[in-house]
Amino acid sequence: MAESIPVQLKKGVLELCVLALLSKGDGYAYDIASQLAEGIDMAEGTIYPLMRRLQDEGLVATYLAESPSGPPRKYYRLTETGRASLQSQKAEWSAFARAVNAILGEG
Amino acid sequence: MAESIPVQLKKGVLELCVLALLSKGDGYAYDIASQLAEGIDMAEGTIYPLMRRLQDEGLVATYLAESPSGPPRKYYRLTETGRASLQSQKAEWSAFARAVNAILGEG
DNA sequence: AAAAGGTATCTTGCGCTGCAAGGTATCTTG
DNA sequence: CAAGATACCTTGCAGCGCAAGATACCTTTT
Repeated sequence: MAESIPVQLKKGVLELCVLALLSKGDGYAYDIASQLAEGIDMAEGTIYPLMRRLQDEGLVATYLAESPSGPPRKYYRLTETGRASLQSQKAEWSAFARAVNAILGEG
Repeated sequence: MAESIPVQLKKGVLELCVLALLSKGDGYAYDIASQLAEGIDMAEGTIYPLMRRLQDEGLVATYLAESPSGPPRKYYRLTETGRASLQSQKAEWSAFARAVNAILGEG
């Protein structure tokens, strides 16, 4: 039982958010980190290992592009796999949030 | 910026749920773990260090009581500090969930 | 032209915590 | 008495977010 909500959920929230942002358009790590730092508390140092992981898992692909001001940026683009993963992780998040709210609500 | 949502949030979901359950009445570890295993995916081995931590932080107090069937149980009761912490953690959870949903929703 | 500061990448070492697995003890049931 | 549920706890491992720092590019200030 349980089983429906995988352990990865807790560690997967950031991953989910990154995928969600990328679904709106390609982006580079520094910018993604900045956006997430506003809503959620995220340090910059966290993003690079994360993006590496996403790439290793085949959820994103990368390409380089020049920056109007600063060093070249490494852009990330969602792959088909990434898009699918986003959908399922979204569902997992909803289920998790519902479960937590249920526990809190019964109080 | 950010700052409102502490890092502890991610690790604090389980803690929050435990506190919420205890706010409904005293409980013992094994039972709490069972309840949480249903809604959230939680292993039994996780609960004991967690309860120890809560106790060290002064959020819960303990007392022993016999069981109608089985070994004696160590019951946990919310302290005043624990109740206060529950409230603030609840608020943090709400803010966090809202932030995540905002990111997902914009997609 | 040198210094300063923002942009952008990445690495290293650390600490926390959830997990799997196993261990012990109690009590009930067959 | 053996089997199994209940209930406690410990140990070792692995993942991941974080702080801090290194590197490098480019613009702006002095």
